[in-house]
Amino acid sequence: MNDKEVQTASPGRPVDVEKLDRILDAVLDSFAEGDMHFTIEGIARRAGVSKGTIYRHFDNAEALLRAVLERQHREMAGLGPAPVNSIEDLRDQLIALGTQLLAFITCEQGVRIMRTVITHGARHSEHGELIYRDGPRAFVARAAQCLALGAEQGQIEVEDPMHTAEQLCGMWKGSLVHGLLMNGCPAPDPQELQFRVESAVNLLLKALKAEPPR
Amino acid sequence: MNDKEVQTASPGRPVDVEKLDRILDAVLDSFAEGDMHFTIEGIARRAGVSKGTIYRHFDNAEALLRAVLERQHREMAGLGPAPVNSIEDLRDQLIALGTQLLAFITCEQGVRIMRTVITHGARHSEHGELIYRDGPRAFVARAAQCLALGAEQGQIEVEDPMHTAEQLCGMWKGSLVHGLLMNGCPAPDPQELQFRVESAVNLLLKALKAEPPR
DNA sequence: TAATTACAGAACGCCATCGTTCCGTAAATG
DNA sequence: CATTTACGGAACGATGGCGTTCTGTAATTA
Repeated sequence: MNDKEVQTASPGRPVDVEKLDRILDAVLDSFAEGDMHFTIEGIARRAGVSKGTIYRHFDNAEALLRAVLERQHREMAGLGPAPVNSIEDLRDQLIALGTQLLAFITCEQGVRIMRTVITHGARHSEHGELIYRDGPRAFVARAAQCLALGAEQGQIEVEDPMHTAEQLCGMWKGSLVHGLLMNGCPAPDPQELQFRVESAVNLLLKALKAEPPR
Repeated sequence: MNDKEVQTASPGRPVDVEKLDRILDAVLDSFAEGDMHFTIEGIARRAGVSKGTIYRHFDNAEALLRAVLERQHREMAGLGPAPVNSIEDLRDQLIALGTQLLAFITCEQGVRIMRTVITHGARHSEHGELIYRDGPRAFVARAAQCLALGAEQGQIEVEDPMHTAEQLCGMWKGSLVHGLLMNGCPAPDPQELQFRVESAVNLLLKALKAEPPR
């Protein structure tokens, strides 16, 4: 819509969008760091913003949190779909997908978001559903699309693409997500990520390869 | 050690262990429900216990939280190992393992614990590491043990048991953990769980079956 | 320029929780 | 019984967030 400077020409001083972003980031950080006390004042301090500024944009802490998740939801939904309509090479396609998934999951921001949703989603299931559907679920759906196409072309045998795709995504993730969320394991290096992605794809394709006429 | 009534014969009124448990449970519940404000008084109310009772046992909120995680750690570590030294049937063994894993993950208490660790582990990585190691990690290790035994007996071909075991556990879990933690999907019924477990084992064994001499 | 809007910063009363301390009672020991 | 310890409940002052309001200043438009 509006990109920073370009407002719809209202008379007064324009809203500092960067400040708004800083506020939402501060909320995200607060949750990601396991701050047990989520307060407006704390967010204001963290964001380097006046408390009044927050209250001018958000009615209360609840609304603020909602805004955070909605922004994040928009961003995630943005990079989510990318529909797959043709397959050059099934293996490459899946590997690309898995790489994208792990990149998101293991990046600093991804971990922060997940922590926030998990911590907050406990109380407000609407947001949990929303983000779960457009996050993890969307990736599974895309993988399923790939698998279904591959099955159509006779490259593999798949009964339930969604279910198989979930297994694939599960293999990709392994215990990594838990480890990162719990702060129990260090972030893996790109090399390990690549190995994770490829070995899972290989394993799956080996298991699903069209039955030889024994 | 001591089981309720059986104290080491100290003069005064004995500590009500059940109360202590209620306190720790209250902390767990508080986190599981996404309570952003973790306070001693709130815990006292929730547990139906005097505030002074909490302070008599725990120096501060920090120590209380530590006690919660340590108790949980003991419980989990207790049911964790169950070493596998012989294999009757690899498939059955794995299915039993997966069933146990999903039972824990999908049960009410399991979700509560994970949420607590994730929320809290952000700040205090020592606990995150501890629980991650004896939780998810321990299960992977057990599965790896199974796979390694199966490989020794020539039932399957496994290069890296730990890695393969992690893939298996990943398939078992799929997106379920995320869905439950985020409150994004309902708890699955036992039938679906069983299907999850078995289909993943089947897929893995199919991919790992000893290479036919083509 | 004047008008308009956003922001920082300070202040306000209100209220919840903090950590602590008291006392009276309950429950165990000898 | 007396002694000892655990517990509940009430109170304390202190702290700090809450939601709101005010003033002064900065930034933009007409």
